[in-house]
Amino acid sequence: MSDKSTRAQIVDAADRLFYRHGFDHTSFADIAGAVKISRGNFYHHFKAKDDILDSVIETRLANTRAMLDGWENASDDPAERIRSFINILIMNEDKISKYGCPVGTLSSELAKLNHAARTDANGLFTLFRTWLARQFALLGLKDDADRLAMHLLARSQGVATLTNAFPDPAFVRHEVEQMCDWLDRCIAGAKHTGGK
Amino acid sequence: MSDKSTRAQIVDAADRLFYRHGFDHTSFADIAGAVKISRGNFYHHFKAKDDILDSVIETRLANTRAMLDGWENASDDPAERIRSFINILIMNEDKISKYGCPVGTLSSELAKLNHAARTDANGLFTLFRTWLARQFALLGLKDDADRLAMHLLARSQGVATLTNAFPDPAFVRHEVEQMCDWLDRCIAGAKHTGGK
DNA sequence: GTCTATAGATTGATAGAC
DNA sequence: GTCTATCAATCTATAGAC
Repeated sequence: MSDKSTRAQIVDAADRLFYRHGFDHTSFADIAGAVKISRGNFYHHFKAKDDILDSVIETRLANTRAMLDGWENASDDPAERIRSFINILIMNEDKISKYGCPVGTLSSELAKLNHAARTDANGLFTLFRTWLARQFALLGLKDDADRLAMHLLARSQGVATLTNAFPDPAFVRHEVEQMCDWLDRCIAGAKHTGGK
Repeated sequence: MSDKSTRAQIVDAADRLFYRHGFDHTSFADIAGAVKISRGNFYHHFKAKDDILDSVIETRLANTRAMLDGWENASDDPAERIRSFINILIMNEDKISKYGCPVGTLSSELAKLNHAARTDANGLFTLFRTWLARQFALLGLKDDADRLAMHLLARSQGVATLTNAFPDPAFVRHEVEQMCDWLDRCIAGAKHTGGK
């Protein structure tokens, strides 16, 4: 077998540690300890710490694309697809209450660090943004699609941030319900003007 | 003059640097450089880095209380007070687009660091939360006051996070308008059930 | 109250044996 | 491909002169 396994293990451990403790705060020693290799062996697979971050972001982008494709294949109804997005808050509630949203917290940290990979990390947001906008367009809300996508992304981010500060399943459940109600009203509004 | 001036300068510089680059990423050397004192002189005023963080949080708590008192004194209308809160997003748009919300980003970072001051930092959220809830109660929405406060806090946090990732004045303006509309609908709903 | 000098630990990164 | 040994830089923190 090639070195793919070790490299994948490094990226996997880094992904988890960056999420849980932040990129800057995670040291090579931390990652090496998790994978159980020596620090020296590291540089056979990656030239620098930033290269690991790049790989982690690439992995997250690929995983996110796969998740969005999965939702797209799971239902023909754009509203149902959007509800899949909204429900991440409940599916991942445990992790979010402990570590926040992996997309939002990485984006915020890299912004503060003024890190070169900041734009790449924001690509994770863009992935959700364009996917959501496409679903809204399919619902007949083409003119407002991006605006609605940004609105829903913001709502989701805000709930994640506050759940991280004040873990409370009832709060999450209520906010998710409110987002679903909002979605229904959007669709109802689209049908009224759709016949024009 | 006592040492108050230097100490205040340290807290002031730390406050700014913690906000701009994060707590963990800001070193004593960074703060010392900003205040233009030597690193050694530091420990005459603070025993450890964590003590500076505590002072920064205390300062932010005091400043936030003063701001909330100011809004309370500026208007007798709770709705107008709440709009003062919503409008921070526009007032501080420049800083938010660069560094995010000072409350949310500190809360997220300390959560990842599993830092002892995490609870104190979340007190900043609590300050807004209870203040907003009181305003909603004054509007006749006593039963849902905390829920509405959390909802508005979440909306605000989400807009801040996304503005940090995608700076766009039009997005902020539109979301602020939506929040004000939402507030008006809350008040209209309260008046309907208020006569009961 | 402020400084210089320095300790002791940890960081990211390199060199070279196996 | 993995290891040990090590470097240079940086970090928090301390000691002691002025």
